[in-house]
Amino acid sequence: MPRPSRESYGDQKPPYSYISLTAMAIWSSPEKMLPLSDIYRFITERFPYYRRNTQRWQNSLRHNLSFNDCFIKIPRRPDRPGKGAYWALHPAALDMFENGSLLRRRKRFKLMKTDKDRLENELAALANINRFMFAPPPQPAVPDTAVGPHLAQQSAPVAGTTSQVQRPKRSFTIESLISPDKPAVEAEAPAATPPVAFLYNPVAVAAPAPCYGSLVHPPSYVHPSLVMGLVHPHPGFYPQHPLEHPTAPASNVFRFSPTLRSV
DNA sequence: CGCTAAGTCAATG
DNA sequence: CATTGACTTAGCG
Repeated sequence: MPRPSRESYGDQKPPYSYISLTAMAIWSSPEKMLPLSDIYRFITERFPYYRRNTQRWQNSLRHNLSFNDCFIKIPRRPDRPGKGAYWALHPAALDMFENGSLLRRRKRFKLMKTDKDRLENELAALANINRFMFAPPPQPAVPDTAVGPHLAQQSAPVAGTTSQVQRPKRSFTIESLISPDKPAVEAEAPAATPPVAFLYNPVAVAAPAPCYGSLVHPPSYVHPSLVMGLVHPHPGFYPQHPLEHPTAPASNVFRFSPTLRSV
């Protein structure tokens, strides 16, 4: 028999749009981002209705991911091999259900072209940064056992940690990061310490100005968009489920960085 | 009822 | 898996 306290609509279609279902899945995850397969799993596990006609609704779901600006595609880190990319919620879209309906929003969430372009650039840069940080070490002279993407480990998020990473020989400028396919001038400026080296390092990411308010405790979790410098967390508020608190004003959750216009 | 968000089908990369 | 378009369906004010 169906469990009472669980979200169960039996074989009936749940009163949620694909967008809200997807948002739930993404938001329920610890990292606030999921690969497509996990989104599928989330939905099929709790809503038996979606255990059938999978071809149909999964196609529609994919259409939604691509079509709606509220979903952003985060490039998969090389040290996390797997199928597709990760999908996350655009931080400015967390209040998109403010009308209370999970069936139909009042307005579509659409980014202005200028914002879309910037996002595109940041994601491209992220992809390059990933390549940079998790690139295979250049032929270690000593057979070291512990060489590799140990950065990925969540332990010891200390800024100094990143200095141990072995960098491939290439210049490291913002320019080269933004342009994915530019073959990087070799043997150039002595590779300035890249601030981006702190990516995925919660403490380091949280620290740089401008942070709004005072960050007493560094957040234990950093959203991928945060990592891209799009937003800064408001201490104490970040992990909240927007779908469980549809009426909660989004302003309590985020402050936006100057580079991201609130839409 | 009208507007437009959401869902479907499907070609294409 | 991801993107896109053309078209239908249906929620909400």
